[in-house]
Amino acid sequence: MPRPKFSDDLRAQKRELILDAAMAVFEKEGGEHAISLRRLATELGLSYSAPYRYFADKQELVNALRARAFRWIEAEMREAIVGLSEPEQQLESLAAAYIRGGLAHPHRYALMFFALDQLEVAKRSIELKAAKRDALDVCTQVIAAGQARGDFPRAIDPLTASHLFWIGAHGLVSLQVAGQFVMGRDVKRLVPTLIQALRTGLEHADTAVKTVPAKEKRHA
Amino acid sequence: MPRPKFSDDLRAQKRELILDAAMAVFEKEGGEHAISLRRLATELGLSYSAPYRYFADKQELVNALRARAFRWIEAEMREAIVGLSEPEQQLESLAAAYIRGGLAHPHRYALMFFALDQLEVAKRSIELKAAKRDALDVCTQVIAAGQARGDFPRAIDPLTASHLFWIGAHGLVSLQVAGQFVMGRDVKRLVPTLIQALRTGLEHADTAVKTVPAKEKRHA
DNA sequence: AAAGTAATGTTGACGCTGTTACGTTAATGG
DNA sequence: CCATTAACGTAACAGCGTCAACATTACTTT
Repeated sequence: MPRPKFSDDLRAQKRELILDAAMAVFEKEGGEHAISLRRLATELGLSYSAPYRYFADKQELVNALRARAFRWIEAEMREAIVGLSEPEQQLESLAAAYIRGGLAHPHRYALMFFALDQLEVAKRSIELKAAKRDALDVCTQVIAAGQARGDFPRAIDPLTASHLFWIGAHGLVSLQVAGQFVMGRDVKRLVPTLIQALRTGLEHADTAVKTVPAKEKRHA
Repeated sequence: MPRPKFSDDLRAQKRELILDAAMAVFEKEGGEHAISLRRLATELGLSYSAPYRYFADKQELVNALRARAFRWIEAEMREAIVGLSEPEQQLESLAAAYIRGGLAHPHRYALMFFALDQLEVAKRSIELKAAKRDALDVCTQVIAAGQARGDFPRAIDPLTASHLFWIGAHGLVSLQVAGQFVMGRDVKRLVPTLIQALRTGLEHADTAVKTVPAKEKRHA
C-alpha cells in the first residue's frame, strides 16, 4: 500500500556505494578518523545525514569497512597458495603474503587489528565474525592438510597452531606498521628467521605441550 | 629582565598534574578518544584552553601519556627480574610480566602500540624514543647476559633476539587485547608454548639463517 | 617604588564533527 | 484520488580542537 521499499537490491547497492567512497577516503587520507560521514555524503552529492539511512552510526560503517579489509587479507592469502601443492611452501607463501600485504597497507591493517573501542560492535557483527573466521581458516586448512600428509607434526591441533602463526606474523607486522623500534630494513631478514623459529619450535613442541595437557578446543 | 619562567620545576609540576588528570580519565573511560582537552581543563578548574600553555596540541599530550605507558611497562619488566639470577628464569618471568601487564590494561597497551596516526609526532619526541629504548633494553640486557653466561645461543645478536621475543609477546597480547579470534582463557596455555617455540627455534636458528638467504623479496 | 615584560590564564570565535528531530517529497495500494 | 509510508533534506544541538585577542599576574630592572 505505501511507497514500497527500495528493492533491497538497490538499497544494498547504494550501501556499497557509500562504502566504496568511504574506503577511497580511508585509503587516501589514511585512518578511520579521516572519514567524516558529513564529508562523505556531500562528496557523493547527498545531504550530510543521508548515510544514516544506511548505517545506524559511524561505528557500523567503519565496521563494514573492517569486514571488507578482512575479506581482502583472506583473498591475499588464498591467492598466495594457489598452485602450490606442498604444505611447506604453502605455509611459507601464506606468511609472506600476509606480511607483505600488511606492510603495504598500514592503515588497512590497523583498521583490522587496532580497533579497541569498537569491541562490542564488532562482536555483534555477524559479517565481521564470518570474515575473520574465513581468513583464519585459510591458515588452519593449510596446517591441517600438512598434518594429514605428515609434513607437519601433530603435537598441536591446527587451530592452535594457526593462532601461533598468526601471533608471529601479526606481531611482526603490527610492530612495524606502528613504527615501533627500528627494525628498519632488517625486517625482511627477520621474517624467515621468525617463521623458521616457529616451525622448528613447534616441531619440538611436544615437550612444551607435555607440561600443558591439551584440552579440547572449539572454534567460532 | 622580564618575568622569568615559572621555575621550570613548577611548570613541569603543573604539566604532570594535567597529565595525571588525563591519565585518570584515560584509565577510567578507556581510550585516548575519551580524553577531551576541554573537559580535562574544566575538571581541573581551569579554562578550556589552558592546556595549550603546556602542550602544543592534543597529540603532544597523548604522546606524553604514551611515554608514561612505556615507562610503566619497563618498570613491570624490571620488577619481574629482580632476585632472579638465572637468565632462563629471567626471560620467562619477563615475558610473563609483559603479557600479564598488557592483558590487564588493554587501553594502556593500545596507547603504546595501536597509534598509527601519530607516527610523525612520536618520531620527534625524544622522551618517547628514550622510553621505548629503555623498555627494550630490559629484554636486550637479559638476553645479552644469558649469552655471556653461555645459557643462550649466540647465533643471533641480543637486539635481534629481543625484537623476536617482543614480536611474539606483542603478537599475543595485541591480538588478545583487540578481541581478535577466540583464544579465550586458553591464552595462558599458549604462552609457554609460544615461548618454548621461540626458544627452541632460536637455538636452531643458525640453520635457519643459512637455509634462507635474505636476498629475494619484492614488494607490491 | 615604579615600570616594563613575558609567562600564564580567560574568553570568544571558527569550523568541524556525530547525531537526532522534524519537515518535505514522491510513489504506490486501495 | 488519496492516504500511507519510505526516502531524503534541513535545522539544530552538543561537543570537539584550535587559535587569536585580551586580561592578569609576578618577577626583574631601573
